Amino acid sequence: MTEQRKRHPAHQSIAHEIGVAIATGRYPPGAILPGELDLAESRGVSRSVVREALRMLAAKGLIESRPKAGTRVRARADWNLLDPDLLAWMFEGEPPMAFVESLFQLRMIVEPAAAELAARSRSTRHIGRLGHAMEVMEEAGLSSPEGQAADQQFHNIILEATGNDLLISLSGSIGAAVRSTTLFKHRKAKQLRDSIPLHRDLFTAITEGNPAAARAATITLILQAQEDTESSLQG
Amino acid sequence: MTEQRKRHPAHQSIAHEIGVAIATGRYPPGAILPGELDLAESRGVSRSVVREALRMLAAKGLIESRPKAGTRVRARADWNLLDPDLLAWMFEGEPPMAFVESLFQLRMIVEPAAAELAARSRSTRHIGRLGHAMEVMEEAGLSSPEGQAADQQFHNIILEATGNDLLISLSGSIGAAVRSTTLFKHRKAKQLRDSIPLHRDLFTAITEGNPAAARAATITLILQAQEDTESSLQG
DNA sequence: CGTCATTTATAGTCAGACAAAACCGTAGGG
DNA sequence: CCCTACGGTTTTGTCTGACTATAAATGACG
Repeated sequence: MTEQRKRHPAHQSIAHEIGVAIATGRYPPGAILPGELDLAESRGVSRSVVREALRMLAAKGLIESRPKAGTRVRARADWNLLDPDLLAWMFEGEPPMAFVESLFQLRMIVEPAAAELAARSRSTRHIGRLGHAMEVMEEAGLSSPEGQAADQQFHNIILEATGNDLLISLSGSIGAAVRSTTLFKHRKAKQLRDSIPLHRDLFTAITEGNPAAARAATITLILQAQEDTESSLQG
Repeated sequence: MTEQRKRHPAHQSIAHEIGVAIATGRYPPGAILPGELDLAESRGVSRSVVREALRMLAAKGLIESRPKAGTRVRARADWNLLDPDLLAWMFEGEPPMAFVESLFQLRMIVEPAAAELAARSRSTRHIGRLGHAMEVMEEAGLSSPEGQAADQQFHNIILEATGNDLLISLSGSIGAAVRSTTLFKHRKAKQLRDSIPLHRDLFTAITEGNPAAARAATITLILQAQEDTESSLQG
């Protein structure tokens, strides 16, 4: 028994499969992918399932269908790169170095500002949850699954504390990507520097309501992650 | 002949219709929307079309379907708020004040940083295109459709000049929302202050490769837009 | 009163058919 | 010789109707 952790409906699996193929460049922009009937037959599902999967990809800006013309991969500029699913799909292959850099550049823009906001408008409830995540990280360590989950949550709570819905949504997207880069780092089996003290600095800054310190701590945190990731990519 | 601007397939129209209903709160998070058969019958289309529309909404994180349980609107935190379509849908009603504020807060975080980057890494090609957009704006004025299009393009080119794919994708999203807020401002028929001189300041800063000036000009620009929008919302 | 089997409503999947659109090669005219 | 107009043909778009799988709700039983 293979312990199928989650029973995805078929259209979801197909969307994932084709989505990864597009995101990793097997179907480059401009390419026309096989007809619906071919796709259905080759995956052993019905045409309806394939069509629903294609609609999902179209909703993310990946493809564009027209009668007789077929289904074409749209230009990368039209892709919804901030979509969490798409972001995850891109990391299923070896993501291009440039893309990883873009990601860190975005984090460097958004997260320090978010930390600043969070330090201003955090509630006691947020502080409590942050503290809890902090404890879990310190006890379980960042190499354990639960520690990593707490890490994710830690950053999500910060964005949540900003009270800005759009930033919260970004949280989901960036979180998906960070989770992927983390997997990536561990694939290459380097021992990483311990980022827990930096997390604690950030936690303290937010608790004390010190925006400048929160910004500084976040910048340090991201820089370290970036260095670790890039050294992994080269090794 | 009514010049039907674009012949949308049916599933797209249905997705738009249901999407707007959800985004504007007619189906609040947690609500269960009518069964697929009901939806199909009430809109006069087949169940396949409805299902494809629902898959599109699911791809944007709006809904979640399970057999017997029906299709439920997911929590707002799960929505893909940065999706350009969804963003546009939210502005089809009267967007909540808090949401407009979130949008400007995000712009205030992203766009100054982007302008800074653009001032560093712009190419002569970008400068040329920016200059062209600038001219169109100055000749046509910001109240004309072509002037507004040039305005959109102006900001898109800046983000493009950053060379960061994720920021470019954000450009599409923010652009969609800004276009909506612009419509919004004009609905309320106030005369807005002329932002063309500010645009020219920004253009000059980027052309000269002056990151600090580019950042400052962008901040001024956004602040003015925010004030105009908020005064419109109150009037 | 709680646990487990049964019922049953709903999404999920399938098959086959027809409609509509638009690309492409061809034929006709300038 | 080129350009235009026209069909034919391929592919997505839509419809229909049926069956399956799932899980919520219900009722029986300990």
